[in-house]
Amino acid sequence: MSDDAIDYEAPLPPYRQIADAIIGGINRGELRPNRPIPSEATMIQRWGVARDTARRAVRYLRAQGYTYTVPQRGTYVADGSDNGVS
Amino acid sequence: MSDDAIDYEAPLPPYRQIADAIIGGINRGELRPNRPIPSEATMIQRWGVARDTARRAVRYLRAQGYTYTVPQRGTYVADGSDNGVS
DNA sequence: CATCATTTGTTCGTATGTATC
DNA sequence: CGATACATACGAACAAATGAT
Repeated sequence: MSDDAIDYEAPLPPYRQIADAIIGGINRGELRPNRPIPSEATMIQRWGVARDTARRAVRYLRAQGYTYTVPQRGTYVADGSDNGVS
Repeated sequence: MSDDAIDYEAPLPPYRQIADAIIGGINRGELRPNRPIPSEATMIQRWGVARDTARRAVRYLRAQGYTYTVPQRGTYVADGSDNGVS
């Protein structure tokens, strides 16, 4: 997560900028498989965005297969195969 | 009970990690039918968790059919072949 | 008999996460 | 952004029953 600033003038919407920052962290190995990504509250504070925006970023990451969410627990970096969490 | 370390950032909540450790002990025969599993106080010491977490683990084991609890006495490994695993 | 240690039962409060509206 | 709900975890305190001394 190299940058902490959101560019509201950029073509890429804020939630995608955050998602890309997370993806960058995953690709650099800073965020490892089955480890939690920053919580919604952390994203809200770190990037100064609304909860909706943080949630959009999480939903996007999940839709792209980068992460998986465990209800009442957190969102974690996917490890390629299907997680076996019950 | 091979492992006595709790991973608080794991997708599986602490009480489930403890429960799984107990189940492992049962399946390996270290904890035998009608013999007591570790007391709440022991779990607290061994895994360094709060009593609430230890109790959740016990409640889970009981709900899954692995153990039965005798009030003011302890929790014991259930006999019979039913593991409660569906 | 009384005392003590052990163990589970119960209830209060605080905190962090996600889920939903 | 707010408010609410739910699951989880930690901490503390007290109650009640059991078993050993």
